[in-house]
Amino acid sequence: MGIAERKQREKDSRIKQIQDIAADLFYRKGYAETSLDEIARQAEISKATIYLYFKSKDDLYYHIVEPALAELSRRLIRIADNRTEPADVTVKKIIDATMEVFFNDAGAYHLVSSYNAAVFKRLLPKNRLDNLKGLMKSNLSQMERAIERGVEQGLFEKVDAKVVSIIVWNCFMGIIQYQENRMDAGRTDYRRNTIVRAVDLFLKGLKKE
Amino acid sequence: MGIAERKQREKDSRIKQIQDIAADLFYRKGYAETSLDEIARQAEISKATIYLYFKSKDDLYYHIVEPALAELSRRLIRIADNRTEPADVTVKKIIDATMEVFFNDAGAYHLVSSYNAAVFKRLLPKNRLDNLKGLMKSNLSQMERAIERGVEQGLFEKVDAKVVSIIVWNCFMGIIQYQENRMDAGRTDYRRNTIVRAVDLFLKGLKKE
Amino acid sequence: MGIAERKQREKDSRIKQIQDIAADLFYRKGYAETSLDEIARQAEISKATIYLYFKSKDDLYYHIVEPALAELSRRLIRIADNRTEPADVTVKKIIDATMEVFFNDAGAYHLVSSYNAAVFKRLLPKNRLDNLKGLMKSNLSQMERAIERGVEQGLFEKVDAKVVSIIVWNCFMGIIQYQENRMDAGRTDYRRNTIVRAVDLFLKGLKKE
Amino acid sequence: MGIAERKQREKDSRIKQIQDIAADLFYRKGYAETSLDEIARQAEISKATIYLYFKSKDDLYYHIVEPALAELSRRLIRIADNRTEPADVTVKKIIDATMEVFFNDAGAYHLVSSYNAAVFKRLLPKNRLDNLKGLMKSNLSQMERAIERGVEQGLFEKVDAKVVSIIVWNCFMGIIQYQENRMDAGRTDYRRNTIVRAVDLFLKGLKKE
DNA sequence: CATGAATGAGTCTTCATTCAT
DNA sequence: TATGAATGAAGACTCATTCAT
Repeated sequence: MGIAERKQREKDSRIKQIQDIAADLFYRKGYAETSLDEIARQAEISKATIYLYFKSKDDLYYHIVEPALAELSRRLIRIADNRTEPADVTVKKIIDATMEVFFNDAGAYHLVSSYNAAVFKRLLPKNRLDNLKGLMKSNLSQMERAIERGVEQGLFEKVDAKVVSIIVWNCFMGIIQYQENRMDAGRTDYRRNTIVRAVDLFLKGLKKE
Repeated sequence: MGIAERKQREKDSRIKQIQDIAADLFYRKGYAETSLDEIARQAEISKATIYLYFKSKDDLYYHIVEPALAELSRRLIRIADNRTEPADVTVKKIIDATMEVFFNDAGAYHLVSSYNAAVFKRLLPKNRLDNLKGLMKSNLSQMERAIERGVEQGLFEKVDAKVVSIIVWNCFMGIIQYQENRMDAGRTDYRRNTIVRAVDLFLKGLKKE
Repeated sequence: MGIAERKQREKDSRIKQIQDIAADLFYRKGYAETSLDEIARQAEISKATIYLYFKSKDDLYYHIVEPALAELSRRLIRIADNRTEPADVTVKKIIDATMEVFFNDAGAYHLVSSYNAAVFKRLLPKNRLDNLKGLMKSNLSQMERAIERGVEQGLFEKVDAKVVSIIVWNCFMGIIQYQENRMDAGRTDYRRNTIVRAVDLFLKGLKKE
Repeated sequence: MGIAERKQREKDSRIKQIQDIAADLFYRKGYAETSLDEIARQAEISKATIYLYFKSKDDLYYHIVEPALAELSRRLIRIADNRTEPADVTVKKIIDATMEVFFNDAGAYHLVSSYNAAVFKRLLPKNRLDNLKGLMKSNLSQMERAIERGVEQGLFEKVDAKVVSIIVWNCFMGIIQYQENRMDAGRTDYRRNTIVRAVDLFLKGLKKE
């Protein structure tokens, strides 16, 4: 038992290690410009070893993106399910949870923000694509639900919850991207503060006087 | 002379045509996944012909991104230079001008939004990279100046103009990206309306009561 | 005109050269064990050059097998169409024509004899496979027609023309194979004589007393 | 002792099982296109286990081909050794015995018919190659001896026994191949009848009037 | 100017083989 | 004895780039 378990743990961590390195490279250089050679070199394994764990380059890619997105999706649903909380608190919680995922599982999750649909479409089979689509849609929906509730609660002005949720969500994404895309590496990381400030501005704009 | 002129005009339009097609492909498929073969095929010229006008693939790339960014930069400077106008009007004008460039020179300009710094860094020599960096910074600065003026004019609350300009600018970018990255092609284009709505929200949040 | 023509001729001969070398290797080593590297090396061109003329390894393969088989098919039909000639003469002519194709376009045609259907099936798309099937069937049919005629003419005993044509045709194939598969290279080539002798034996066996 | 024996028997059957599966695959897909992975998967053992019993892929291959060929060789010698029997009966017996091996040990024996010398040469070391060569030669020789005897017995016309034995033997092989290579799977198996019919034709052609 | 042809370098992927357990 | 894991070597295929015409 003990041995089998240890083996399994070693195998898992090996997989995790490959995924982490790959996630980082995919994120920094893009899918096409990341070669399995480089992933293998950084992981100090042979290229063939990657194929022990993943059927292909895009299989590897999918198994990086999907779990991160799924985890976030679960969290946001749980947060938005609380229907008694004031909506502005819920909005903040959604943003906080998303930030946490971003900042902890950076390599993995950033893919979600930096990858564009056309790439996914060429890469993934329909069922996998549909799965990702569903997860992304779900995340946005939780924000929408929170804003709708704010309107119902009389906290927010009468706004189109769908449009506003797109705005808030993508403002968040835009700021993340901005920091990532700064040409000067090593600069201070403004993300957290900037995002918090952005949410405050938004909520102020949304609130009824 | 007349002949030389015509030739020059033909040459210019040939170059423009290559750039337009390339811009569109780079934008839709990404730099690495766009081949010169495909550009040549769509432009109905031979691949070698591209090399008559551009030294390399990334030279072509640069000559698509740079002019678009430079043009935008010039416009925004002109807009922000008007120091008497109410700041909220200026902010709107900046956003409008940027939208206009986006929506007219889509292929070209979207590169700016969809490309990440690491890619640029690998692709471009230092001087070109610095040039792009400067242009991007300049664009953000015009927003910053407008917001600063709003504070000075007593229109806006006392805010960190730098942070707020990052927020506004990237909210804009985020929404553009979102529309581009939607997995379901052929959907309604929410961009313009959503962005206008976002700016209103922001300005409402910024304004002194 | 002259230049274009010369170019075309050069191109054709380049293609022919690649096909000849490939045919020889495919034949001697088998499809899977022949690498494009080796073909390129022997043709003194780069591997990529092969892809200028053929879409893939199996496209190259098909364009070697198909024309040889098609040419033979045309010839045999012409021979078997002569309905007045004594059948034994026609049978001999069919064998002679087939030998001629074998011995002149050895590399190419032997593929037909040495390749087994399972390989073709994995390699070729349905329409190409069907085309080859049709050609092979046609060749056998011409032999069948000749033997049927022999029976009608009262030259041959009453035999099942289908079975006998399979016998004659494959006896021929078997002898070709035998010579090719001899383990000791450089031996005398018995093929032609042996085949002629075989046909005589057969016809003697077939003839009415 | 009992245990050791059982172990030995288990080992033998394990080996036999690997060989049977491998023989089938080699035969159906060709040597190069059959992977040890697939053999292992079908045998429900690990790939490494194959290496416990066989030094390499071609060692496995050899140990499939050689025993089948050796067994056939022994049988044919025994048949041809009967010097009193009418030669036409002996020829039929040789063909019958060969058919029996083919149809019972199909996977294994077909290799002999479907594999070409060049492949063997690349695969096998000289001594093994020589062994196979010897066995094949021996098989052909038995046919030759039978035909010689037929001439001596005054049963057959004066023919070159060597040439005629090549003809008969390869007619047989050709018919086997033909059936195997038929592009339309699932068709009726004509082999046995066709071969019997072929031998009759031959013998009729050979016999003195 | 324009291009068809050629290619070197690189990419993903497969597979026979080895080895520690 | 049996195997899961690892890998070096090789193979098909692509593509930016060069060059003779």
